[in-house]
Amino acid sequence: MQSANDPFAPIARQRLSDQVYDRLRGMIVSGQLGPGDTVPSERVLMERFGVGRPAVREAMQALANKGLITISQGERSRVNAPTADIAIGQVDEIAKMLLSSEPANLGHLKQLRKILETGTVALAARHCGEGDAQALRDLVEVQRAAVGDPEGFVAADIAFHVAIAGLTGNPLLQTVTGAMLTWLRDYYAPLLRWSGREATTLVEHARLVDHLAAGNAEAAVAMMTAHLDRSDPLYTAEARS
Amino acid sequence: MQSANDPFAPIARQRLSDQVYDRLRGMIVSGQLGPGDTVPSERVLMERFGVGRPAVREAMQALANKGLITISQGERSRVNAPTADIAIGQVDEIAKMLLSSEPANLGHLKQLRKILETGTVALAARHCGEGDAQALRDLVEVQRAAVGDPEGFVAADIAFHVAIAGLTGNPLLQTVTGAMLTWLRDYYAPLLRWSGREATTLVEHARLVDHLAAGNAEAAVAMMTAHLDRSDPLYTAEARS
DNA sequence: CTTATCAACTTGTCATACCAGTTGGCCGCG
DNA sequence: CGCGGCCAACTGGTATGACAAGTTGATAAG
Repeated sequence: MQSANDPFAPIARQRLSDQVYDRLRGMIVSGQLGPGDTVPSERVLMERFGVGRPAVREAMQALANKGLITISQGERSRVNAPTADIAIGQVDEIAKMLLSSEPANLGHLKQLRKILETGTVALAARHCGEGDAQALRDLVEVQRAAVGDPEGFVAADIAFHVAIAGLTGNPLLQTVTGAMLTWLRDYYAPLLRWSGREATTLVEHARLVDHLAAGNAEAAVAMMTAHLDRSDPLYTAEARS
Repeated sequence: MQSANDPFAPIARQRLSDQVYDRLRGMIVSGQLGPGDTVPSERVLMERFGVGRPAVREAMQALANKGLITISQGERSRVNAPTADIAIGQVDEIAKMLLSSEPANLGHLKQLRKILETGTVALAARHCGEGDAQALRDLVEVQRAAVGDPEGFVAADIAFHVAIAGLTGNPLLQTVTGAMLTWLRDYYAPLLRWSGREATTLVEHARLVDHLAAGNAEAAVAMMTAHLDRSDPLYTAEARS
């Protein structure tokens, strides 16, 4: 940003397409263009902003890349309802690159995951109703049925952890939990070779549900901590091929 | 993704620019194009991939939007070193939109913040050296000096919390903490009207440093919890104008 | 009433042209 | 010999016109 104090600061030119992008994003943020609304066509925007078609197209594509609109050939583009899923989706690719580019990043993400899930489970324990506990037990059974199917087993594991986050009533916790576990999935060694520890996972999950059902936050946190500490070494860079 | 099981599933056409994007991203992910390397020019990529210039430009801009490369007029584009800052930067705009579009999202983010910072401070307590504690005390003094300057005060507050995350040795915790506090900054009511509670903040920060210096994780967590609970109502949608 | 066709809208892709920024090499001058 | 200016060749930025391809709504025919 150009400094208001320094009249000799270098002039920062802004590309035409960036200016169009700012205008359109402003219309979305202000509510002038709301979720589900169609965006004016390329030709209309060319006239409205007095620029060529490349500038409009590049701005529209930038909005689509940010998840703000959806472009479909032959139809007018539409404004998306912003969600945490869309927000986190922006990070998917580079998060995966970070994990594969430097082994230390895997440790960092595992640490963040542990902080998030132990904090989440404490909150979930205070919100867990009878129906919630039953739903979690059902998910444990789904995971038990997936023994022998490594990918199914891991998918059920993720669903279980995301469901715990769902007990908090905070969709952001759900979204972030799911995203992190999805990123970590590629580093889960037992996807390549069965570890034999699946039974332990199921026992720990069942115990965790018992603590949640009892509303025992302290025990739930201790169980989740032990669970994550035990499975931590199973997430390893060597699992990536 | 097209289902391998259903031969009658609709055919998902992919845009040329998306295919170019996939190719280039593959070269970056594989290391064939590493951080600092120049990307072949638009004209070379047109020939290499046998497509028109718009397809190449759109792919390059998508890469730049993801933070993977930097484009500069008159020079060849360069591959960026992927960092957590770049990753989190992808989310800035839509995170702010989410906060302004629905009041409940503010509560969700505050809750996520509390989980993250209480977990982080427990970890930081186990890593806090004498020099670390002194650096934190210095930051408290910087914040004390900013009393009367609301924006400087909040900036110092963020620096303090980010520094605590820094004690963990996990840059991801630092990056995420800083990003969340930056998003929340717009909702901090005392930026508009001085709350009179700044002295309380400084006392709590000083106490927190004492606990960190003593390596007392339990007391640090309790202090951070109390600190965040007390300041929670200060982050309100009404602060946004 | 249903189906098929067509026109008018939309976005996707391309080629060509020119503008504007950067860099390196070369030449002239002191 | 060193320095400064100029120019060419590279780079990306922007525009226009053309045509391809997808969608939708209206109309006509059976």
